[in-house]
Amino acid sequence: MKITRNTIAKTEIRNLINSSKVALSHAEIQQALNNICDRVTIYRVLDRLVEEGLVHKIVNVDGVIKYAECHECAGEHHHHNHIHFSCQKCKSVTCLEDVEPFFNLPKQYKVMEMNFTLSGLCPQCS
Amino acid sequence: MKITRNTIAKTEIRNLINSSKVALSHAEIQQALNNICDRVTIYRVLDRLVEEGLVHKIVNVDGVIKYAECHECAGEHHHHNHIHFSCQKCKSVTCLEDVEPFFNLPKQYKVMEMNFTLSGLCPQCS
DNA sequence: TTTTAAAATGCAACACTATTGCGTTAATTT
DNA sequence: AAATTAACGCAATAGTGTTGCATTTTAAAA
Repeated sequence: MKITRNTIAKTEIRNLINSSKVALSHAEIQQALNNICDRVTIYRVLDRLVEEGLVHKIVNVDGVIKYAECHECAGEHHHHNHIHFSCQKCKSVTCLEDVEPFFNLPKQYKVMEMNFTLSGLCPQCS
Repeated sequence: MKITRNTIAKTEIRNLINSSKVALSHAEIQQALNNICDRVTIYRVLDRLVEEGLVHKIVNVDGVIKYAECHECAGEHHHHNHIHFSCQKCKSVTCLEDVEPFFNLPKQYKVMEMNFTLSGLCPQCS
């Protein structure tokens, strides 16, 4: 893998994601960063963080990608089989790391990634 | 609910979706329709079909929305709790209507919709 | 410390998906 | 056939994400 460097933008973005309870979109990150860097840089930093396995992507129900910290997914078997919850009212997307779905897939399918999202009302909004 | 009309565009789009084995995106539908109507009309017809419960949306892993026929989901409990498979090679998105995941969600959450997508290699591509 | 290679950035432009407003057309109802 | 209004076409716009390229900055080597 390519050598990556620690830059201000990367540090700030990582801190932001790690300190957030909910997954963040590019737009939300950009707003929080207060113009410390260009919007393209944010996209590139996010790509890097995903590649390094520090952050994972979630495709929200509206098609917008959100980013959240990786917790117990370091190391070899880097998988994200937990469910995400997208609140229709407060628009928050939360990782439910303890909730892992079971299912029986025909074995001809080779699964590389999973994206499970439920939408509705979160505890705060219902 | 508002009264809806059957138009050429709607009929064609519905036929297209119903005869397709895989879920279709707006772009794919537009290409197949060969300019029988404006692209905005396609968006509006799709919205109507979803509202009428004839078609359901799937958010693909790249954020693009795909549309597929509703089969056993007519009537009151219109739910789509089956898994979708998105092939990284041939880019097809397939409804696996028989594959329904199980999970234990904390009961404070109120679920309205589900979006489960696996990505990897489909039987044809693996 | 200075030099150096290339990783990272900023800026501008672009691609793609999706939505909105508005005047016009066409599908149903009467 | 006339009236109502759903549906349409067209143009413009918004939002998300990507690419190319010249410049800056990081971190390692000299």
